[in-house]
Amino acid sequence: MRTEPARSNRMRSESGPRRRDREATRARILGAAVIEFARFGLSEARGERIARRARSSERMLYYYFGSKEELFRAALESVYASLREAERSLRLDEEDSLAALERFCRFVWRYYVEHPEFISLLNTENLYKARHLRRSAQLGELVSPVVGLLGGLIERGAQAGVFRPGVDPAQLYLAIASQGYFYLSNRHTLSAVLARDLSAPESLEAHWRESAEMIRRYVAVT
Amino acid sequence: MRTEPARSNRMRSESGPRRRDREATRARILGAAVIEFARFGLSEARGERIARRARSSERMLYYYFGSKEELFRAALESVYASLREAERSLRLDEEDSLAALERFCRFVWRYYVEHPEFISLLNTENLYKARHLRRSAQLGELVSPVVGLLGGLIERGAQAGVFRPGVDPAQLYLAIASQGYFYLSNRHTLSAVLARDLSAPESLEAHWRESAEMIRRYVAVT
Amino acid sequence: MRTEPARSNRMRSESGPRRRDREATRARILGAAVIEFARFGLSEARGERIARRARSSERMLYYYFGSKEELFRAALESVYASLREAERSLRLDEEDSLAALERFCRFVWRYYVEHPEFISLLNTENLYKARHLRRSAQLGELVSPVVGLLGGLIERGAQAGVFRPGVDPAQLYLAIASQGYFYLSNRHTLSAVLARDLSAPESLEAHWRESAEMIRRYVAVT
Amino acid sequence: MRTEPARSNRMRSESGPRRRDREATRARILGAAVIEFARFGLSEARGERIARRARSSERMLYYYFGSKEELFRAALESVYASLREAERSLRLDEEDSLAALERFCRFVWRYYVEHPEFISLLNTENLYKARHLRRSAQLGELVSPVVGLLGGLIERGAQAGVFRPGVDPAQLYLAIASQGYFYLSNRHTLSAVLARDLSAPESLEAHWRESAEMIRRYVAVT
DNA sequence: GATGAATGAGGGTTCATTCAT
DNA sequence: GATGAATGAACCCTCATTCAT
Repeated sequence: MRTEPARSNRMRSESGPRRRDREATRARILGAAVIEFARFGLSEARGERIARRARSSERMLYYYFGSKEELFRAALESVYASLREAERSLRLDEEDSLAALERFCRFVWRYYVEHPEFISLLNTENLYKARHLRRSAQLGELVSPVVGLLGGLIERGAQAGVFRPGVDPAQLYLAIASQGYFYLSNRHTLSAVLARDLSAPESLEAHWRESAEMIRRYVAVT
Repeated sequence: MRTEPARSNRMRSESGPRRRDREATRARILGAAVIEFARFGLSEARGERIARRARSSERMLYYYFGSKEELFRAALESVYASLREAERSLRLDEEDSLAALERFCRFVWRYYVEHPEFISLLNTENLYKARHLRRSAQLGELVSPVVGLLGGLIERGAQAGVFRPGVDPAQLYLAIASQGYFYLSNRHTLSAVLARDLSAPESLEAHWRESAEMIRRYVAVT
Repeated sequence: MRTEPARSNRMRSESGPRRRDREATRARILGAAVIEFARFGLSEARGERIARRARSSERMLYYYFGSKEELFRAALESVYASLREAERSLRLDEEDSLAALERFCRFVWRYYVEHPEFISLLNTENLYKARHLRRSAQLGELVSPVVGLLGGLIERGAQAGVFRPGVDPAQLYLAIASQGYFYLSNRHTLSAVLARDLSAPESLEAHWRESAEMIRRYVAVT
Repeated sequence: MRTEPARSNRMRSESGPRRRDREATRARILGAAVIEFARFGLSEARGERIARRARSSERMLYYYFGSKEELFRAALESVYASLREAERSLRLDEEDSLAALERFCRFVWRYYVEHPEFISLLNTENLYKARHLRRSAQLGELVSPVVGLLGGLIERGAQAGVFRPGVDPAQLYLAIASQGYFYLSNRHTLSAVLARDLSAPESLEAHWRESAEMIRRYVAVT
């Protein structure tokens, strides 16, 4: 086991948020921006609230990000990066392809449940027809690698005779994402219209079960 | 019982056209509001643009609707009402249940395609956690009757031995809606991230085909 | 002699600045803007000070003029219009051409003395290379009619044998304007550099006398 | 006589280049400031642009000059110093006094043409009623020596019988400066209002010719 | 019933300037 | 001596909304 080289105090003192620490300040602002934009959308988000939550000043938002829209873009990139980070730990190479597929679904849906800010930011960005995303320099790094992962799984499942051949991994991914995203994103209006609380754990679990079943039937043989 | 005071001829003869003018102005404002809110969301929508598009004045917005939020609520109710109106013409009583199911899917999806304002307004309202919808007096009238329609279809299909038993119509409805709504609502970010144009007709048609197939497999026997 | 038709009280009550009086409010703002821009230039002028001086609100500046630059343009047009208004009363048709010429000089110079805001606004506008003036819709109406007046005078003087022939009225006008404008516009730095107070009445009068003499010699025969 | 304390070799060898670097940086900043203030006036001038043009940092502006206003004062002193420097090479001791006078005019006017920053900075300073100039420690050194030069010329010309007696050199200087300064400073508004381009070379030359003629007639006998 | 004038509040942004290293 | 991070104070402008006629 490797011993970590002792870091200098200067770089990593745990004495709370230091002044004059570029990266730390920037990160606090970005984190606060994600929360604010997720809660209020782009135009109703308030610079002052972001600054306060970041224990910084409104002036600093502009110092680090230049404008509200640029900050929004950074927040958007940040939630995509977090998703990619989470996806990196995902492995689908177990024997049982059907089990692996369900695990994949659950992974995606759990991520959505645990990261409502992801859904909210994406909805906001879609209202703007992805204007900010298209300006992003990191666009290339945003492409999901899990579609490839899913492709491998489909192939293995097909060879094992558990999955039918010819399933498009991108389509499958969209189907899985749809089932999680739509439900969570629209549960407020749906709850009002259907007159039942879609946020209740039992409603959620029922939805995941049925969704998993649908996905299974979509790829399983016969 | 109160007797209505007799109206003078003068008033009576004028009330018709006047009322019609009133209603026409109100309707123009409402239509303009739907477009504006769909395009820009609630807080970025501009009263001035709504007034101009409605060939009316900003003052009239307040005259007829009281406030911006009330106008938004009216717009929201209006798009729900339009959906209900469209659904009213839907019949699923043909012999072939599988064909009827696909027709239903296509109906829902086509409606989404042809009414992007519906999706946009719902997204906006979900950002506000359905705050305006919950305040709506018409909530009851908003509940979709098509879930019932779908229930009937499922039953008939099950009796005919084409559908498996135990399918929940609400779940099925959600699944169908998901497949249409998510794709259309998120196509801008998805197009950017997947680096391909999801708005292209061939992409759309492929998506509808696969979605219909998935829905079919979800309910069909074995 | 014509009797003025009695104006309705409504149009011309002398009861101080009325509320809801479009033209009056607009005029007060414009007047305040002229003063402020003359004192501080464009960018150092403060909307709040203009509003206060106009006994109105900052909001109204934008209601009537749209932006600070537009307000500046209006102020600029206004000082030009005032000059033209003053020039309208000018007559140069007396017998003695030399006396008429001197009267003309004195008129121009007195106007500059009595309207420092004219000089200041023009200096500011020249800093911006006449950007606002070129955008003015009234540019045509701004052309000075006095050059024509001066042309007539020169011709009459030449025919009377008092003026030499071939004097260009535009050049003459520039020369006269220069002698007044430069002295007044630059008296602050000149006073500091020459270590004497050019604003003192005797300095001024000496300057006007010498300037008039120079202009006279410029056009007089031999 | 005081003996200089012997400097250590180390200090002596470094102080030269160092001091030169210091002076060079200071000079670059000052030069950049002159350009910026001339272009934009005092309040619209941007520290960041000055720093960039000087290939230095905004921080250094404050390091060397203390504040924006101090920097402006330094810039002002600098343009005056440049004028004095140019004037130092001027000689008016030729035989022909009329020719010398015209040469003087041309010198002044050429200087204005070639140094628009001089005119612009002076206009700006006059907007502030010479506030910065009055605070200048170098005020004494700013007084133009050319008025004296002109005085000598007038005297010689008068003795030679070419100039009339009693011409005040300061008045003459003002007249000459006026004719150059006003035209150049106000050519933008004048061009707009007169609808002809006063910056065109032929317009300029015509103006110089007539101005020289006017000055000549002002001092020449009969 | 309809209109134009008026308004208070606050939002994003920028600027000159100063810590802290 | 020089640098990058930080800051407080405003400034222009806009928005939803309400008087007053």
